[in-house]
Amino acid sequence: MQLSEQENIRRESLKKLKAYGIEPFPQHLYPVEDYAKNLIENFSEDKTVCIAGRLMRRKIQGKASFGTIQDSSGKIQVYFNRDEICNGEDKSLYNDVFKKWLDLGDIIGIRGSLFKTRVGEISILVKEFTLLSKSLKPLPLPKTDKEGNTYDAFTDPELRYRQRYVDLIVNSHVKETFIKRTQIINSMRDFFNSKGYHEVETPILQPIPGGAAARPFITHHNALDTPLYLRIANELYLKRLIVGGFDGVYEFAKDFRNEGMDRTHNPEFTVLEIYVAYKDYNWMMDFTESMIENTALKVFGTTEFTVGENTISFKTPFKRQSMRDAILEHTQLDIDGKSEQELRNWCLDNNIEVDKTMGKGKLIDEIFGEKCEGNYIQPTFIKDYPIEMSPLCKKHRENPELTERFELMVNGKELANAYTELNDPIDQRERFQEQLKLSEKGDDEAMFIDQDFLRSLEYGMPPTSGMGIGIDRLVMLLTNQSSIQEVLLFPQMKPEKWDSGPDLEAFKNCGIPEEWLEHVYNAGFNSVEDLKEAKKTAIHQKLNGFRKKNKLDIPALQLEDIENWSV
RNA sequence: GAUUCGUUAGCUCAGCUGGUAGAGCACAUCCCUUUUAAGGAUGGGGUCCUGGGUUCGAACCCCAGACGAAUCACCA
Repeated sequence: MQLSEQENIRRESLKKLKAYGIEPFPQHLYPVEDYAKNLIENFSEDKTVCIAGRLMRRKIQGKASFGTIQDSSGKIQVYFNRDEICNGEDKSLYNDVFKKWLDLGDIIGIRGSLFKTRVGEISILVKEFTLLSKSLKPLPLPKTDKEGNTYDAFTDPELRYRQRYVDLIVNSHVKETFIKRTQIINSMRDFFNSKGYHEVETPILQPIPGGAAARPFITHHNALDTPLYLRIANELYLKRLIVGGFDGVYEFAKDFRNEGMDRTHNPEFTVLEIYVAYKDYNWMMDFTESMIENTALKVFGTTEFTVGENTISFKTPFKRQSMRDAILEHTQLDIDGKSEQELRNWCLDNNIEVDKTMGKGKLIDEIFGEKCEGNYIQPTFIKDYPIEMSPLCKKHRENPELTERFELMVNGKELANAYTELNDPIDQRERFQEQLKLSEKGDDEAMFIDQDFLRSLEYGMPPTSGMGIGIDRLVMLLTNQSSIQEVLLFPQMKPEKWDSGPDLEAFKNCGIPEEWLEHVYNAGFNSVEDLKEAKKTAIHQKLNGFRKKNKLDIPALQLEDIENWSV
């Protein structure tokens, strides 16, 4: 790996610091007492402070310098004065250590006192500074002017996601989003706990990937010599716990689905699922809307959110509409009593793609997805889904073709999904068998039969309502982010390709002299194969050209030298 | 998977009709004792994504590929 000029300069500074007697990566703790944000908010003249953070700006003006220290709470200006730092005749601590060998990005500790500059900016007069960690790579440092315009912003999404640590250092709003994310989850957790519901952990490695229709990741357990799947949902485990006697259980779960990736899909994502005994889906609608409203108010102090071009209100109550009415409203089609063939014909007439594997439920789902879903900007519960597409949901109390299921639509997308849970084990077994038929018909999302889950239902599960909500998408809505990658600290990316560096040993084995090994690589020959492919004369010219350009203090190569190499 | 766009200095980006690779910041050296996006001066820094082709000459045109982004498709 070739270092840039700036990286070399920093490595030189590192050597000089060591030679001077300063350990650039010391072991000792640093007794931090203060934080930038707090010092600025509670300014008190001449207060003695001790702070640590990253040096983000440095402006040297002779015997005085200004800088900015960024810690976990924010930024504060620091003022270095030569004679404050160096009491005696020896001014090297300022002239050399601070001015020459410290770099932007270094982590330092500072003791000093608070004051305001002539311009009125709260600053720390540095009395003593300690290098706590040297930074060997230059940071991309954006600048912001008085009007708030940012220059040289570090915006390339690929670099930002791959090097989130850099993104977090230089783009303060990014950190803000992730702080909000944690607060949202905490507030939901508090809400559930205040109702007495129990947070649990269920298996991520599952022998049967159940509870949803999705393509799973598959792995293998060596000792058991059996396949295991990364969970696509935790529903069936949580319901087993309701059978076991918990009244309310919930889990913030990472689920994994082996499907496409785009700005709303990441292979692993976070879902909250909650199951409450003795409740139904009507109760769950009340519960869900009040949970969301509560989170909005606790974390953001408002129920009104700007999402892209829309303003969305999470003020309760949310609108409720049946699937039949939704489709009727947006297409004038009444799905009630229609046969599979009638629905399929309607789809064909209305440019909705269908195929043979689609049953009645799937067709209705397609119609809703194509013609209705996008219209629901304000939070709306769409309820009473066709039975075929809800194999874990109890039949509707008034219409056996439907189930007691709702989805919460916000900003034209599904946010949450909930049922009055199916607890009749005989019905459940039949529904699984229906799924099996669908799967034989070619639906690769149809579910497996989980025998143990059926056994648990046979012992009796109280009437229960369950709800799942996509945490990543909820955070996107509440923080006005348009891609899931912006709310995941480390979104999945294609593996990065790394230059493994020169195989100098291989060069050496070809008879290339010691003093040339590194230069052969730096001149552009990455491997012995490269040398073999090139003409001897070309190698000769290229290497001597490299020698001349870099003013290398080694003898020029003769063509015979290269002919003697075994390349 | 399809389409479109992109890849030039550490960062953000210019680069005309094909004719000597540029700017700002960052970096280095020097000057400056309270600055405010960058005080002043000077300087170093490039595999123009890769490989072919066209051409007297390619960052630029053509072909192939790599990587990325956006849109679409897929996606309970």
